[in-house]
Amino acid sequence: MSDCEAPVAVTRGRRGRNQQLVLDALRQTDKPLGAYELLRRLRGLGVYAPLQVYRALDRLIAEGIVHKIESVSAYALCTHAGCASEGHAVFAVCTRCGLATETHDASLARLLARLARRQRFQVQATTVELSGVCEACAGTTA
Amino acid sequence: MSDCEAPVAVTRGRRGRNQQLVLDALRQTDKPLGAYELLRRLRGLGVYAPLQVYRALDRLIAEGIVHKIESVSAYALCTHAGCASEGHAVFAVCTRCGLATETHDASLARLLARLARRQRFQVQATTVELSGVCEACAGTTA
DNA sequence: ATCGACTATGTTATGTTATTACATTCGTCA
DNA sequence: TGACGAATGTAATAACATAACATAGTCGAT
Repeated sequence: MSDCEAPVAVTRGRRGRNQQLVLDALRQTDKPLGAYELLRRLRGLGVYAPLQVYRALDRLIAEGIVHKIESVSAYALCTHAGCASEGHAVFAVCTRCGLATETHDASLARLLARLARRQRFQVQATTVELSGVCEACAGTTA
Repeated sequence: MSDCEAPVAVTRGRRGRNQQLVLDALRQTDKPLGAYELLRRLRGLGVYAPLQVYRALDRLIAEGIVHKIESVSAYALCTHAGCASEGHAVFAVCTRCGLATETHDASLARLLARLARRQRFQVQATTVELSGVCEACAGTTA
């Protein structure tokens, strides 16, 4: 990944300003953030309306750089290089601390593909999420 | 509550009235319904507020009778008997017609369990959804 | 340089989904 | 009957997402 430490990095490459801001905000945390949480964090940097965030997210998701985690309506950076092409991320989302861990598994991808083929369903996107308690949280007050 | 001449009884067993109404509404369709769509369909039957629907859904989901389909924020009857105990339903959701087909697969369940164990994640619920085009819709205007 | 096309943005308003908080009613059983 | 817990009613609001329309930057071809 490139550095981009400039606070605001104006329209760099093919990436818009808001897109870069949202990306930077997501880089600064290890938890998925909701669109309005992103909005709060970017106030004062020229981002004032939900649409600015949603548009940026749409593009980042289309690029495969960001995933939406449906079960919590939040957005996380993709921690896997070629996700755009391969898809099939699995998220383990902790209900206590909010951490979402992304993993990938080729046999899962095959299995889902087989299930879809069996019913002649043309898959465009897959959502696989596990909700539960992560190892760290299981230790505390378990 | 005056009449309720509806086919199904008032507060039957341990099931509340609203719960039964929501269940009946879901039975009358093959597509997942949003909470507010359910609300619209139940107006005039004594259901006027979102909370009435959400509470009913919460309980039905807890019973394993209804699933929430996260990727479309809608609710569908479980078409699989012992879902409450086994979990691991897979939904194929058609983006054209809205139909959601539920399937189950033991090896998928094992695979997800293995993935979770690998990172010592205690799974409470799983969400597996395929978004795409169903066989019927692929035929039309394909 | 400037025109045009395209992409990104800004702004306002609104639609959709879900929850909080608190009061009331119902069912059961000692 | 009265107490208790479960279910319900009601109002308000929070959280998530998009529609519609106007404006401004980017870039290539003339």
